[in-house]
Amino acid sequence: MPTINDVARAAGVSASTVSYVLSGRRPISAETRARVQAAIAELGFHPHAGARALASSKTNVIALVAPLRVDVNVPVIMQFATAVVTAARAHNHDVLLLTKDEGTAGLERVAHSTMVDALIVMDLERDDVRIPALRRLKQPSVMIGLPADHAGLACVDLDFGAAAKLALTHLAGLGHERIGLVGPSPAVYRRQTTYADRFLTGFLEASAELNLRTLSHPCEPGAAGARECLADLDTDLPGVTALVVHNEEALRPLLDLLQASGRRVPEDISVVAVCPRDVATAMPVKLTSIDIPAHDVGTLAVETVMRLLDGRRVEYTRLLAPELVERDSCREISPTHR
Amino acid sequence: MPTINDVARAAGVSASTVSYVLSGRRPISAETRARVQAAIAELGFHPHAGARALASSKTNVIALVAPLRVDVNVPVIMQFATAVVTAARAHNHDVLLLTKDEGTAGLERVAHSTMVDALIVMDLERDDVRIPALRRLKQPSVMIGLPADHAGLACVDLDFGAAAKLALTHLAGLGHERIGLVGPSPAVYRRQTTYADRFLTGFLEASAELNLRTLSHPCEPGAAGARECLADLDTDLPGVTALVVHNEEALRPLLDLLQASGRRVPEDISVVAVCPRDVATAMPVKLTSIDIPAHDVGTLAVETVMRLLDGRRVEYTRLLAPELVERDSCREISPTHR
DNA sequence: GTTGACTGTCGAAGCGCTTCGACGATGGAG
DNA sequence: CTCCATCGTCGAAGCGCTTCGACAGTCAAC
Repeated sequence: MPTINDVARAAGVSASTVSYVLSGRRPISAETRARVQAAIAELGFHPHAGARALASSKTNVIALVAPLRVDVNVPVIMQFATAVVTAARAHNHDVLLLTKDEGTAGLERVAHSTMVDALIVMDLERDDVRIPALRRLKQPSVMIGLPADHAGLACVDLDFGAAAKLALTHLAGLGHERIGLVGPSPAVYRRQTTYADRFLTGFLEASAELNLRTLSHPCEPGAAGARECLADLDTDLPGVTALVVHNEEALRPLLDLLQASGRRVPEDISVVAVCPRDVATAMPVKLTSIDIPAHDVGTLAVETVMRLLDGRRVEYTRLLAPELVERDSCREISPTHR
Repeated sequence: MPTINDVARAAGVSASTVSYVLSGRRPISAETRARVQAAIAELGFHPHAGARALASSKTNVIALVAPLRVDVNVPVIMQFATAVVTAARAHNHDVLLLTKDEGTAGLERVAHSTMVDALIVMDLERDDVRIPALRRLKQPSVMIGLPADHAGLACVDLDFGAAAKLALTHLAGLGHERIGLVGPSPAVYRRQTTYADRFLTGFLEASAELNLRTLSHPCEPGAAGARECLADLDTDLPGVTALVVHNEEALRPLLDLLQASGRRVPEDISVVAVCPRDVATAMPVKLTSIDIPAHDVGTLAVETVMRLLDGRRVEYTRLLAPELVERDSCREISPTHR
């Protein structure tokens, strides 16, 4: 591996000149620059990342702390990860992948040993143990999610509260008054994952504002969970005419159950899903849905990191406005149901 | 951030002694070691990764080159990634996540700039452009997949050829003679992704050996693709009594179509799936399946990397034996069908 | 008693880069 | 013509760690 000194020798300049050609931090004559660049190309020189990190205190690596469990929402996690990696590369940064399982120790390890310049943290709980740890780090961090105590920490996410309101407003506009929420699994609520809480809160608020009869119910994974959830909703909210489904995994079994019991979507029951676009369109009935804009959120998280690293100002809380796309799963309620 | 010199001063020893306590490369008296460790703990010292990499030419980071497209097989990719990250951490290594899109340039960037000690490469095509690049690197690499020219490169994967044979042998043992293969999407074949080729080859070989009437057909994504695939199979292989499905995404629509057309699984048609265990058991009929052991493969890939880094011998090609688990989707063919 | 082999520790060199201060050369302002 | 600012380049220091060689001390073997 050639070093900067090899390049300097080949170009007939000093090592510092090569460094300045690379960084552009000092003016270099066009001629010298060309000679240096030729030498770099010819020797196939790549600066040693460790040496660079040591001398400049910059690694050009950001950590992505993601829950790598293989259960719900895998495609969504993947969309976030993809967006983060792509955006990071666009800023000449690489991504170190950490699991959530390592908890606080993982963050501290990579931060204290100066492996990364910044961190992006996913899957936050309301009172996440990682938050105090993040505050202590010298590296900036951006969270995807909105935990309770986020003062001074940058947060980026879909505005799930607004999403819930949007869903209910849409359904109310079509005349629905009895609306059930099929929520994430109880495990998600138990962990107080922030998006679940925020969605539920928005749902309840909008329900009151719009004067609706609503009921929310978590939904265990699998067909059995969907069956139980639907049965409970039917019992406790008889005559329910619309469902808001904030549970990607339950979507398919739910539709199957409705069909099996002879309830047509949207003729007999309307459905609004909160899920990635492609999931909504892959269903037998194309679902009216509110997209989870993983790509936008991931990209925004990286942009925020870069601003932080550059010392520019950032908005500490950025909640993206939800968008509802109408497809084939909602219908104005027929007079007979009123 | 405290440095090794701060620790040395606090413990009343030299920096090199601290280093030897950390690495264990030279004997240190128990007493000194205790003093040093106390100082490390007290100061919260973490060695600077860049400095360490510079001095030792080791980064304790491995690159994972994965296709981060959000299409087929996301959960499987995720399972690989999870296994790799977990296994790497168990060996005190971290994982840098690269996308396949960066192609050869990405590999060279991280390798030449000494960001990683080794690479794990996924989603290989038969004549993958990245292979010559990998050969040129000074870092060792392990491939998940089995490209055409893999001499001297470590490969790890499920033995898809054997998997196809296993599926056919199982079905033949139940008396099936007309068997269709629902393959991956044409795009996967077009890219000559190695698992698809190997499965198909094994399928054709076993088909000849067992004297079966078989037909293979790629399957476009979505319900429409499944419909077309099934229709073609029915036309070109009339009286087909069993399906081997090597396409996770097609599984569900396929079962729906069979049900819709009144063909019961397994009474009228048997199905063997090649997919992760949880996908097979999540179907309405629990599917007899051959598992894709992503966890084992990912772990083995990391183990192989570690052996390579230690200069130990490795088997350059490790194909894991497939295992077929019988569930509820296969049945001995009834005499009327013969 | 020597000798030799360890044991335990230290000092210094060096890994490859960035960055600061210095300095000759150039050129416009006065 | 001077003077000063700017341009373009260089040399040296230093980032924090590992590792090699050296060396004092200990102990068993002869």
